[in-house]
Amino acid sequence: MELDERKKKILESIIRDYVATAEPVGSRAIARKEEIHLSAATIRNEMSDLEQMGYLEQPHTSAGRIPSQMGLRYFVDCMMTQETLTEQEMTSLRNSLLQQINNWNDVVQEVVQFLSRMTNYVSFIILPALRFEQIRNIQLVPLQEGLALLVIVTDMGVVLHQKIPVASSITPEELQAIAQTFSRVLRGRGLNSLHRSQLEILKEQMLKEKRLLDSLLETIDHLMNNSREEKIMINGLMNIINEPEFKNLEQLRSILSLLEEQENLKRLVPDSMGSEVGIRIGKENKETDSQQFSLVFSGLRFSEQIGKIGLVGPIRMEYWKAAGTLDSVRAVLEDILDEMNR
Amino acid sequence: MELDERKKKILESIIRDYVATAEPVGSRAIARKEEIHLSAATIRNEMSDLEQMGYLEQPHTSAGRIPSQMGLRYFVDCMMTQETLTEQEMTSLRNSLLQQINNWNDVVQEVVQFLSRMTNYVSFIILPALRFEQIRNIQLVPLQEGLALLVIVTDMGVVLHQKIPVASSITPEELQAIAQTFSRVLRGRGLNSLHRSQLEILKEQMLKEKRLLDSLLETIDHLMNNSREEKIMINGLMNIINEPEFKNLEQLRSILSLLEEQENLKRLVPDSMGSEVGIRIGKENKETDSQQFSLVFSGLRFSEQIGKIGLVGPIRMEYWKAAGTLDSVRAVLEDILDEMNR
DNA sequence: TGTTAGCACTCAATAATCAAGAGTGCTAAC
DNA sequence: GTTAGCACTCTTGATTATTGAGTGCTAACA
Repeated sequence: MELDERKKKILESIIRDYVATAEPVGSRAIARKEEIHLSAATIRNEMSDLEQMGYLEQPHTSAGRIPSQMGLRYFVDCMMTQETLTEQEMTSLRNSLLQQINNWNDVVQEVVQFLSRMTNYVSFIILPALRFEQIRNIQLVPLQEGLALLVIVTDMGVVLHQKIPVASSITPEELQAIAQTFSRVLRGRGLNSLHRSQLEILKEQMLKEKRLLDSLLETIDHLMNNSREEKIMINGLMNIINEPEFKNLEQLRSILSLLEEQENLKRLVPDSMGSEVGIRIGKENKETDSQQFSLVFSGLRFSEQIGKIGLVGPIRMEYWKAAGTLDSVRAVLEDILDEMNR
Repeated sequence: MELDERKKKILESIIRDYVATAEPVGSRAIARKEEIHLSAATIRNEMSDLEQMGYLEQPHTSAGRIPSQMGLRYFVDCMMTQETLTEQEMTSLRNSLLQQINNWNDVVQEVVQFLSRMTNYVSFIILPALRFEQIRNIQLVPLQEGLALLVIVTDMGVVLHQKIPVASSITPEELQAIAQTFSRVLRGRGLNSLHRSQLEILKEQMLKEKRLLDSLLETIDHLMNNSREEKIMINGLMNIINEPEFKNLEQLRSILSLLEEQENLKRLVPDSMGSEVGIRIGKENKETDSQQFSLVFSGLRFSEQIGKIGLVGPIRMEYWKAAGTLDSVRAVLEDILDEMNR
């Protein structure tokens, strides 16, 4: 269903006005705008048409019109151009991220902060479980009488560690020897591919410390399997308090507790998407709880991994700004993460 | 200023009633209670006295009374007994913490969750920067062409790591040798205590890799100095939405944004306290922003370190429960943390 | 045929008024 | 010292006007 130019212009005006004020917008408000030189009466006719077609709706008879979700969808699909960040803003962000390029956590933290600060919406990022199938190095560092630290470095450069008890009779040199044997046997593979013959080698090396073998194998296995959690960060939750649509405490609580729980967020965002920005407007979200807000999201690809990054805001959202900002930030972040994983 | 038994009883009744309902409580409501067998009129007289003395106040002429902050303070100081957790609850918590004793983060996370779930207030924990003055072991693990991972284990068993670039000509064996030399020279000390003569040893070892020396020293220094951040966790922020005193959006926003910022929290909690639970009621907090709520807190001592743990709630707080629960949880957590740090 | 001014009508939001109810303080009796 | 009784106060909630923004329709105009 195509709209003629004039209707488009009016629809856009209404949307921009409504997004800015959160109030139904009347014909006179539109007539006052410079870019439109029509009388209020004419606009009323057009608005009536647009309502008929489903792009606008009226909260009640004597109020102005607000864009329907279908109207917003039309706008987003057919009329909107994203407002990306300026070159300047992007390099500024990039520089500020480069400052803490050695700390993965800080980079991501800063990105979500940046996103929610720029847009005043709730920002989130979901990073995939880091993949590390293979062991690169194993160390056993004596800490004190009867206690050592097991340190594993994986092929992705991830460091796992855990304290484990050892017999107090064991010497640092023995520990080192054991770790070296483990390293040698396990390098380039995971525990699963450990063969009986290799186990024999380990056993032999550890004649004196039978119990330590079990404990080590168990700990290594545990670390390799349980450390690959997804990482989720949310920022700017408080931003939604300012949105007038959530002045209703009941709603506010429902949405805050929805977003507070990271599991919910994971369910909210569709997966399997490319780098284009996706938009879910209100009812387009699957679960009823999430149908009171909109979601702007994008895939995040870096060194063969896929994460998600996005924004949550009211249905009356500045989609052009949200989508543009998100896309710019995604690009910068992907670069940086690639850089970090070399 | 001592109160006679009857006044105390009435004051307590009013406080408990007010804390439960958030409504001013009238003389008849008190008269109805079983434990008090006095007529409403008598109670009115007593209440009038208590108001005169400053323990109660009246929102307006024909409303009931509410306890003043001075009244709450008196109650907390002179009348209240803490409601600690039951033995059962404590062992249940302890067991659940022991399950994840290998992950420091998870333990703390679970504790704040437990606290806010039990009390319905906002819980927080501030852990001190981990002290690690001394290096115990240094590793250089080759990751790929031109890139290695530097891993440092400190005396507290903390593991620091960072990727660093190396010449692609360098062999794994050389890397290991370099790391061993570093380990040997630096073991048991920090970078600060590195002497010129020791630097010479390192230089010699690294004839082939002059640039690596600088890069390594710099990275080690950086890691040792910048990794000792305080750790703050907050949980149950959403709990305060339910408190009727914060139904006013303006206040809600002010308090949420105060607590959202971890720096603010750090400033809020007084330091240098022992293990007894401290209580700050409303205006007793220093900064005006924080005078609209109460704070229940305690020091957290484990293996020679000092952290803080506490709860934030409305002035109309169940201090007896908050203080008791906090104290029990603190005790359990201290045990566990001691255990973890052996 | 498309545009616009004019006007009656609608309906939410705000203000104003009123009644009900909870609570107090005071007085007089027990 | 305690209590019943009563007049008085003040919030709360409901009800009713009032206001004003906005529409839809009609008729006139270009």
